[in-house]
Amino acid sequence: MLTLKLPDGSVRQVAEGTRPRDVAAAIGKRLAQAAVAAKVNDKVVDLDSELPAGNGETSFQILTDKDKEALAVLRHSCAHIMARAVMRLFPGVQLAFGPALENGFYYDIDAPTPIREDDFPRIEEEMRKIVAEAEPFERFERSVDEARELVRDLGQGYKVEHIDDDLKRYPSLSFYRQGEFIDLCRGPHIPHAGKVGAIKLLSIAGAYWKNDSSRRQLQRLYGTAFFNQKDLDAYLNQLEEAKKRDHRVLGKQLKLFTISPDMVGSGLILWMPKGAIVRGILEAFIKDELLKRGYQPVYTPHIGRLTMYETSGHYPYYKKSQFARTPANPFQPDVHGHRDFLRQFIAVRNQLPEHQARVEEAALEQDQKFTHEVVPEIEEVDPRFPGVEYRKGDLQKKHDILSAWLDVQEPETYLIKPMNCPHHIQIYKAEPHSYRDLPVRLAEFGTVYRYEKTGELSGMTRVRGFTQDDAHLFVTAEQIEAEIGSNIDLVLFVLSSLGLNDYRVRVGLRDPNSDKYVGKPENWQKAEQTLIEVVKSRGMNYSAEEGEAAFYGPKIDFVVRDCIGREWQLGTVQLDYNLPERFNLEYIGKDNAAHRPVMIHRAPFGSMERFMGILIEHFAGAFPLWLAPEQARIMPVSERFRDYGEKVENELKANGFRVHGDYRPEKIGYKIREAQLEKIPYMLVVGDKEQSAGTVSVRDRVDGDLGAMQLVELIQRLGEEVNERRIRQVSTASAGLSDRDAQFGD
RNA sequence: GCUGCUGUAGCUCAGCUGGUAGAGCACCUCAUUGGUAAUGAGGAGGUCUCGGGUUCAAGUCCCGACAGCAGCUCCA
Repeated sequence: MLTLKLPDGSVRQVAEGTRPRDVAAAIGKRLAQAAVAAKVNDKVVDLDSELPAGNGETSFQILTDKDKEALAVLRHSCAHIMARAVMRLFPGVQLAFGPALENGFYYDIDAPTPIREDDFPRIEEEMRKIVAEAEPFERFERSVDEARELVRDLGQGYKVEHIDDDLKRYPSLSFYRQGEFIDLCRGPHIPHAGKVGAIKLLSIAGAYWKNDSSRRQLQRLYGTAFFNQKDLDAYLNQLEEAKKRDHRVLGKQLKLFTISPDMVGSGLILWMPKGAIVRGILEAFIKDELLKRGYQPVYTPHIGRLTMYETSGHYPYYKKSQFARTPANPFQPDVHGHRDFLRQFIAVRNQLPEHQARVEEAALEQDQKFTHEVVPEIEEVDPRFPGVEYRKGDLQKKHDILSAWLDVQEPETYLIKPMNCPHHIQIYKAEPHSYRDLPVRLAEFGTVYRYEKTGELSGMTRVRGFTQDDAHLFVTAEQIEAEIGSNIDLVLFVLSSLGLNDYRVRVGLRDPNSDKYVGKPENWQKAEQTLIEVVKSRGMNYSAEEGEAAFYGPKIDFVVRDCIGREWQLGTVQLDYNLPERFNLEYIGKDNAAHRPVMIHRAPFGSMERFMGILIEHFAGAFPLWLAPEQARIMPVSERFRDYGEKVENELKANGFRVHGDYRPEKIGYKIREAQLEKIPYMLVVGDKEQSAGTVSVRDRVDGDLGAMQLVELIQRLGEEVNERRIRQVSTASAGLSDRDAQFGD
């Protein structure tokens, strides 16, 4: 016998091997009808699964359409239904993965003729047919060998590969059959298709097989499903609402920023006057905090020598995503590509004699181009280049000549800076340091440029030029924990000052299988351990994720979601043992010997651009008073009160408020509507009554008409609201849509 | 970078199967001088993203580039 503990606390004895379906039926007919799946010991299972043998109490719950977990099961089943419909309509389709998501589901498929959005209606129609037939989902198991044979017979090559790559180790594999459709799948599923109330296909996109960009690209069909039409409509409506707070839409509407792809370039933000005010206030806000916390502001240039970035490791690790190098002499021919090739040539020739012939052939071909195109160019701009000798030399000699010349040229090449740290390191290095000086905290709003791929760009949240509220701390080993800790506090302070409470903390660790990181494994281990200890000791919720580290060290990131559910890293605190080593940083310790400091890289906002983008969405463009570009607008009821309006305007300006007067000959309703749409916190109406009483009528953006107020009273009210950085508009950071983490995998 | 979709006035969009561009808002002018989310009338504004091609004729069809959107990959 098995003892089940139900959600209401009651206990029920059943025989081993009983199915949740039977338990539901025993409890009540209506529950049995409503049942979608069951939760046994916190694991969601099919209604038809056999309850496991167990000693002691087994927690047991029937899931119905009221439960969130049931919705995930439903959606996973809908992925199957969609795949079945697609296979009926598009013969020869191969299936890959089809999991449920937080807000829907997808299935990756490989179709001989690509599926297009125009095909959605007929796929949906076919799906509805399947739903109407309400056939059951039937589970069965096979050994690995039998399973492989089965998927092969079904013509599902990706499934075969998946079994061979990842599933071989299991004793048996489960399948689900629904009518003619059989799919390798872990489950669980709804009892039959009739449970589906509403479905909609949403979009189609490319996705790589097993998330590997070197593998075949498949088509990913996104859809969503609900138990009823009403929920689907509500969800679609929610999507529409979320789009309205998109910072790209609001940024345009409220004239906060613009982008000029054709003239300035895509991914480069132009801050318009209103956006610039908000940014300026944010910068002043954080700068003030930094000074209180012992930071020293510095300024550094936008470019630096290539040599520096080679030392730091930024180049060549990330050269693909950097803006082009700039030769100090603009006429210098671009021979670096050839340099790389020749160096490679030498390296390969020394190591792999069997490749010699092929490599030499390629080098000779390259030589033709060099002799006839590049060399004349070089000669023209650089009389020091021994062109004659080059021409008559053999390949080895030519290479020597070119290398020697390149070595002279190289230091004259500059890079537009992708990071601020190497510059700050040079400031640290400009003077000797005693242990007494540490921590040295150098801060700068440093603008960096990174050539992100076109498909990555997005409004203000992913750009090619951005300003980090950056700082680098040079600390002793003993100071690490305290400094990391106080930086976490700073990030938390910044986020809470702005009411950004909907974030998660990610500890980014190195991926041990990747070679993109610099530095010794011991240092990495030490750094990773320290970070985890600090977040643990603060009792913070965090997730440690491999492969999320910076190339020089692990980091703690504060991640938020935008209005359509995408995650973005804002604040970050990074620990780095590597750059100090690469740049030979030192301080003199108590023992009068040189020691190596440790670096902390940190940015509470992350970047001004991304932070602003998220902030726009967070407030839906309605900034709190302390940040609002225009805090109040004076609107006379008619032109006759312009003089009084200007008096009010000047008085408020004299008190440091950002106000404007709307003196156009328009009706008051018109002016109010406009100000409301511009999300101006306060509207100050002045007319006959106000003029004679020396008051203003205050209309609040949130609460509406507040009635008349003495000017001094208003000034005090606004002053308090600004000083307390009060946030008076309830708003959630994001609608929390479309988390694309898989919950169930096939 | 990849897959799919899109690109018409400052903004949001219409323009059916090819026949020399249209609305609303914004803008400008005039009238109106008003009391808490749109006063009325008039005017100006477009090389239909760019470059090729098909055609008697291209905003419309085809090809390419660029850009935007969604997703994937990437993200120092």
